[in-house]
Amino acid sequence: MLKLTKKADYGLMALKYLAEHPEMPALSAKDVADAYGIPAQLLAKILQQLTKSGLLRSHAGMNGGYALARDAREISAFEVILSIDGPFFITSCTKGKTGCELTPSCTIKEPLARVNETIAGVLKSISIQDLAEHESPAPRAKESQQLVSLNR
Amino acid sequence: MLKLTKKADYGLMALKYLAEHPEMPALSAKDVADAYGIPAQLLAKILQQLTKSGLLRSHAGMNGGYALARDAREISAFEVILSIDGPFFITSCTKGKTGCELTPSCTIKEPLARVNETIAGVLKSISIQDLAEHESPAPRAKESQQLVSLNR
DNA sequence: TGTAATTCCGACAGAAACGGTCGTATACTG
DNA sequence: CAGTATACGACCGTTTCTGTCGGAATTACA
Repeated sequence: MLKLTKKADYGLMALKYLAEHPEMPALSAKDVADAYGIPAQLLAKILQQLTKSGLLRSHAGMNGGYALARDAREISAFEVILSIDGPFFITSCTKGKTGCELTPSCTIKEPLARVNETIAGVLKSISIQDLAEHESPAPRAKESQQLVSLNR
Repeated sequence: MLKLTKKADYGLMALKYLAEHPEMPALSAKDVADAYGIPAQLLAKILQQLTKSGLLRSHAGMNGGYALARDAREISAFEVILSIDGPFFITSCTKGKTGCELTPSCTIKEPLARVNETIAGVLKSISIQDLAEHESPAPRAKESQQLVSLNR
C-alpha cells in the first residue's frame, strides 16, 4: 500500500524524459514510450491527462508531440501525481468536504491529516528537474529499507 | 491514491479504542466493531493479523478479546499499517530486492526513495497514544486542503 | 460436563480499481 | 490529399479490496 500507480510512475518518467531533452520542441508519446518500454497507448492517455491539467503542452500533426508547459523546476511531483491519480490523501475517510459518513467517531483522521500534509509537502518540494538530474540533494538513503515485512 | 486501505483505518481505530480503554483487560472484536459500526468479522481478521504481528495480545473464550501488547506510546502507526497493508513504498518499482525489471531507466525511484523515507519517518513518529489523545502536537492543519482536484 | 463467548482460519464472492488495448475522430504538416 | 499525431471513449482481463460464511479450537463459568 501507499504506493504510486504505474500510471503515475509513467507520468513522472515521461516528464523527466522531456526535461532531459529540452532541445526538442516536442516529443511524441511513442518516442517516450519506446525510450522506457512503456505501452505507447497507455502513456498517450497519461500525457493527455497531464495536458488537460496544464502541465504539458501538446501539438498534433507531424512533428507534433508533447512539451513541458513550464520550466522543469516549476513542476512538482505533487502536481503530476495529483493529475494522474486524482486527489488521494491518507484516510479513506477524507472524501469531499464531509468527513466520515458512518462514524461519528473517526477522530483518527485528525492526526493523520498532519501526515497527509507532510507527504504533500515533500512531494511538492520535488520538481521534475530534481528527477532529471537524479543526483539531487539528500543523503542517498541507503538504508531506507526497514520494510523487512512482518508478514505477507 | 496514496490512501490507506479501510482495513488499515479500521486497525488504527481499533487500537485507538483499546488505548482509550486501558481499564479493560480485554475487548472483543465485536465490542470494537459495534463502537464504530465496522463489520465485526472483518475487524476480527484485522485484529488477528495485528496479533500475529505482535501488536496485540489475544485471549480466547468468554470475556476474552484483545489488548495492546505494549504501551500505546510504543506502538506506531507505521507498524500498524505495515502489519495490515504489508510492505508498501512509493514506487511501483521497489519490489523485493531487485529494482525495476523492465526499465534500465527507472532513475525516478532514487529521489522518490527519499520521499518514502520521509513518509515512513512521519508514520513512525505517530503513536497510538497520539491518536487516542487526539489533540496531539502540531498546528491544526486547517488549510491542509489544497486537494482542489484538477480533475477526476 | 455442557454451553456460551470468543478467537482462529480458510475459502469465497461481489465490487472496485488498475493496466492495458482498440477503434475512431480530430487536428496539423507538407 | 496523405501521413503523423493527439484526443477520447468503450471495453476487457486481472488484481486488490471489502466483506461474508462456515467451521474449528479455546476458555470461562454455571
